[in-house]
Amino acid sequence: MGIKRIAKLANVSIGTVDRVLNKRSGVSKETEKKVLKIIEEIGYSKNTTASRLKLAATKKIKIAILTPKSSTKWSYWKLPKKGITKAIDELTELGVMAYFYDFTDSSTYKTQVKNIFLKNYDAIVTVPFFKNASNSLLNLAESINIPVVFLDTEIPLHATANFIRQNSEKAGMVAGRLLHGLVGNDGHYFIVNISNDKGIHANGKQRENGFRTFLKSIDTDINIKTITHAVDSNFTFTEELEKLFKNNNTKGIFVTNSRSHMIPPILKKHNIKNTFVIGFDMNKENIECLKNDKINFILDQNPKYQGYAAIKGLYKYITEQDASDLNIEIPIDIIVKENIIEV
Amino acid sequence: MGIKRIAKLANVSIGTVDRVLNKRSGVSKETEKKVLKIIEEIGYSKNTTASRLKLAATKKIKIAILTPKSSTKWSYWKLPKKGITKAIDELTELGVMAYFYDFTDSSTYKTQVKNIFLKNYDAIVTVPFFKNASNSLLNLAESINIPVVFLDTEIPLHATANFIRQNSEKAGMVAGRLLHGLVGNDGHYFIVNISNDKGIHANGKQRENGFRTFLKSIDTDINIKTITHAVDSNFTFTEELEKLFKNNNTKGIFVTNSRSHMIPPILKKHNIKNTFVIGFDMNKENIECLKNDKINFILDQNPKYQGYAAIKGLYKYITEQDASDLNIEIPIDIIVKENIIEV
DNA sequence: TTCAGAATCGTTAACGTTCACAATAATTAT
DNA sequence: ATAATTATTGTGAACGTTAACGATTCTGAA
Repeated sequence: MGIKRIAKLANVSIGTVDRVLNKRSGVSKETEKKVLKIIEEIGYSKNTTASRLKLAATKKIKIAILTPKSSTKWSYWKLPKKGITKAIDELTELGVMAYFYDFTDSSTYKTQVKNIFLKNYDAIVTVPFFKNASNSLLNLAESINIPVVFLDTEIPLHATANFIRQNSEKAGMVAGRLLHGLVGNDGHYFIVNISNDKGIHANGKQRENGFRTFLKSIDTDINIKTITHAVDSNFTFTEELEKLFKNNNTKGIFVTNSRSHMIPPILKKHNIKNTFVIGFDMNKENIECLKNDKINFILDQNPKYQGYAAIKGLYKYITEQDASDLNIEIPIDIIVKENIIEV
Repeated sequence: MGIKRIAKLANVSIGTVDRVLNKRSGVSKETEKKVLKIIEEIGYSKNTTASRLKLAATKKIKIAILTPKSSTKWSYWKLPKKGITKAIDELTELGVMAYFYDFTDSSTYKTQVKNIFLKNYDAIVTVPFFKNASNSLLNLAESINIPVVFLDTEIPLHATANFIRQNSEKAGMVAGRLLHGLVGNDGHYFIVNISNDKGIHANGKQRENGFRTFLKSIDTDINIKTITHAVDSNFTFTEELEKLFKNNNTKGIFVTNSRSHMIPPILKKHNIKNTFVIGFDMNKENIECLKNDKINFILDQNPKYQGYAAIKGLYKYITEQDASDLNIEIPIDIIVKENIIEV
């Protein structure tokens, strides 16, 4: 009996204890001290269940979600949303609600931020794609004291912020190790950045850095070439590439984003053998390639769980002032043909 | 307003609705039909929060945990317990409690089962190490209608049961793929079963099967030798092993349990080169070996999460009759030096 | 027909927290 | 000193579910 017990021991009513606990006004410094002393002595842990039961109807926890519009070309973003929806499903009876906002570019992002700050949300979940916009969102949120969680990518911002994301540099290193295990020191390595209209994502660069760092730590002479390619255009072999690919060397191809499934058809078309491929994210196409032995490894960043964890972490923070689950480094899942998780 | 709304629409009191919902006696068939019809029409989902708030003090959910006694030699079993404790911490305010029982062998297992069935638990979490004892536990539990969750290993039992475990055969196949990537077709493969006093664990055999299946699917002529070795005795090289190890071939060593860290010192002592090692479980020693590049891969089965999931799944089942989280296939986590998760 | 007992149903307090409101005490103004 | 404020504290209802208890209706035997 938390609040009741405290009240009895401090010789005050539960109303007073509640005022102290929730920092509501109308309690003398003297009695406040008295209550706080008792709490310090025997401790108090709020019964979140009872609290939310009482508040579920009147004080909803409203969370704004601002993520990229998931198109057929960007179906990836359905996954964090799925996780968010799952968490919300578990928490609706406790009065937690999510409101989804989409963006397609920096401009729509900014207008959506404005929309969000017009309503009064208790928390925001978003993605740090645009540095300036992210910074101003963070500032705004801090000024009215609401928590923000950034998903997917970590970028340096003006103030410390909460990120639920993978360590992309480490992920690149893992890719380096796995590919090197298959290709060895004498093969040729290709880093492929398949960029979409939004340019190369920060994750991609960090992954490339990690990849290079790892291979350099093995042997500084290892041959690595970076290829940047727009997602829409057809892949054309320059003379240089032709030369690099059309030989008997073992070749390792590291695709820094989720488009690794675009590689096998190109290799087949140009009759290139002796290749190993590693990429990111468990989309349908990549899973298919894994199953057909066209891709050797996929690294996954568990986007669904990222969304789920964001909501659960925010709930914990809002209801218990416990921020420990707002900053999470997502493990780097290594997927091969045999440990694909069927959903 | 769940129960209230149903009551109003059915023209009965909330007490009657509650009696119908909780299948308590004292309601005529007629009114029961009436209430059930309304529920079918507009649906009813119980507010678990309110329910548990009411019941937390009077109707505790008591879960018995029967797992191997974790010694220094078997520290592994601390991990599921940690997950269980974490889940219980999250659920204590809802009236969920765990009671831990240990066993060291088949005999103490059986006596503990008796102890457990003397008290009245609402659920049991255990490990299917002993087929007969597991079967009789399952029968007993079914006869008094309480759920059982088996952790860590799946074995065939008389009745269908709930397992939270990895697919060990698949795990062996993953090991095969990873090791083959480093060793190739021409090397020599060793499967090492380091058995403790309890004999070889069922997981080990399934892992070995998977490993062999995978390599056979690549090339039926691949050279594989199984070595079984007691954990306590010193490793002695037979003439045959000496011959197999002391050459320039590439060698791949697959340790089917958590003792893979015992291998590198042996290799060093006998000056054996050109080896790759893969094993199971993220214990201190294995982590150290990963960091020092003495072990190439570790497969992890997330024992902590297994314990956590068991409790959460049982809670969901007991409070909402939803058994969907009682049967879980744990993903096969592939760990290399760069994606070690620091706890 | 009457009435004990069973069958059926409604009422209400409780779980712990929150907060509007009422009640009291302390302070200032007249 | 008394009225009028203000400051401080206590009270009680509500969140939705549960279950003990009491009230009512029904059944069948005397």
